[in-house]
This record gives sequence, C-alpha cells and structure tokens, in this order.
Amino acid sequence: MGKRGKADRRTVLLNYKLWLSSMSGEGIISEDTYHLLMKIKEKGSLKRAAEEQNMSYRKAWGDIKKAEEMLEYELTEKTRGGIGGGRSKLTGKAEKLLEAYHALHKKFDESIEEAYQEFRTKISNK
Amino acid sequence: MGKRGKADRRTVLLNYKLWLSSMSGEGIISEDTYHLLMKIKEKGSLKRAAEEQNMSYRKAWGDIKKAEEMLEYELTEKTRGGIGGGRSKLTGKAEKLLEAYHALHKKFDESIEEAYQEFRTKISNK
DNA sequence: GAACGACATGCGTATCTTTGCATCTCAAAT
DNA sequence: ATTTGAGATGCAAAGATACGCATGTCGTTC
Repeated sequence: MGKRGKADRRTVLLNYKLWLSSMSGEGIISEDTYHLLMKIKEKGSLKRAAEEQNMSYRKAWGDIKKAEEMLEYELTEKTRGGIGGGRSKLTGKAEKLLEAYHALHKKFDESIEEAYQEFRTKISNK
Repeated sequence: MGKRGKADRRTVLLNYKLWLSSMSGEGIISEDTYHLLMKIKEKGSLKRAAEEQNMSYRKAWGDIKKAEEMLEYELTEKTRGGIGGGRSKLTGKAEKLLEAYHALHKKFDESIEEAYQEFRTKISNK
C-alpha cells in the first residue's frame, strides 16, 4: 500500500481519437482504417489484413471503399484471380497518406502530453 | 468559380475527439458531456439542458450519472420538488473540471493547427 | 478449360445504443 | 394537505452498426 491504491483507481485518463473526413462529414479514415491499411501493405491482402485486425472482411472491405469514395482516389490496387485468388496492395497515394497520418498522430501524442499535465494540475488541487 | 469548387469538395478535414475515462475504461466524459454540463450551468435544469442539446432526458441523466460514478464525486447538485419541480446546478468541482477541459481543448487546438498544415502539404502535392 | 481463392456485394441476423414511455419521489408554494 | 413539475429509474421499442453467410466475379496456374 502507501500512496497508491485509491489514488490509482481515481486516476482520470485522457483519450483522443483522430480521424479524417470529407467536408460533407461522410466517409472517414480513422485509426482503424489506418491500421487496416498498414496491414494491407504488410500482407498484400485485404482478407488477411482484416483477419489480423480482428475485423470482419465485410466491414474491412466496406471501410476501404468508403474511404476511397471520400478521397476520390484509390487507396488499393486490387487484383482478382491468379495465384492465391487475388491480392490488394497500396497505391502510392495511400502510402503517402499513411505517412502523413502517422506524422500527424505523433505530433498529437507529443502535444497531448503537456496539455494533459496542465489539465491534471488544474483539477487536482482545490 | 476559380480555385474553389472541386478543390473544396475534396478537402480533407481533420477531426478529433478528447474524452476522459477511468482506468478501467468505463465511464467517460466526452465532448457531449461537456456541452451538456455547460447547458446545465446555463439553464439550471437537466431537463432543459437535454432538450437544448437535442438529446433525450433519459440519456442525459444516464451520462451525468456515469460521469459522476467514474469521477467519484458529484457534478451536479440536484433538487427535487419545489417550484418548477426541481433543478440541477453545477458543483464547484464540476465548474473547475469544465474550465480545465476547455483549456485543454484550446491548447490542443493550437498545437495541432501547425501539424495539420504540414499534413495537408504532404498529401496535396505530387 | 477446369480449378482455385481472394475480391466484391447483397441481405438477414445479432448486438449495442438511444429513445420513449410509465411510474415514483420529493419539497416549495398555495 | 394538495398541487406542481423536474429529478430518478426500469424496461420495452426503435435505430444504428457490425457480423456472417451466401453467392458471384475474375485471371492466373496446371
């Protein structure tokens, strides 16, 4: 025991979510989509990417489609048939988007840390 | 016309959401809760606050309750009976929380603006 | 040209949220 | 003591999401 215990239980955590949208508000690229795209890049297959993301193929496919419709450009090059039945790989634009998204996220992480410290100071003491 | 029109439609917007949670992940104070509390402060009534927020009283009440359970302190002073049937007003702690949340949000907005510009530059050309 | 297996997609089902009652509770004002 | 109207809650209905299944498409490989 000691200084911990109750204090820990009461600790308030700060969370955030970052996503991109079109002006109409429709179609989004969220954290999940980002990770899904990263997996596609790694695996070369939407199906396997979805499996690793623990998400249904149906949803994964729908998410990518939505994102592409919103951006008005393709994120993946799809191939049907052939060995393995087909595959998906990222387009150059998708790769660039991922890089930019990642940098943005990193920046978010950094700036949230200091903002959070200030926040906690304000709500803690009387 | 000119430089706008199509370019605008394609504009990718950055969205983010900040919220507080307990360590278990349960109970949250989101943007919505923040605005709901602001309305309570303004109106002195949960019912009217919910109406203005365009949210059911049922949900509003549940959200506040959840938040209070998570924080382990009251956010509102509730009164039943009397003229008007009752009312709700914010506690001092709630006021402080709102201030801190607002400051957090503002600080975050500022520090993110730059990152967003970079992001847009990265994905726009080439 | 038959087989293979992922891409593609519709649609009914399951799951999670929010809403919409219905019902109580309570204390100030009459 | 009765009235009043928002706070407090349970619960079933309604909506929104996501999942699973079924079924079709396609192009390389054998």
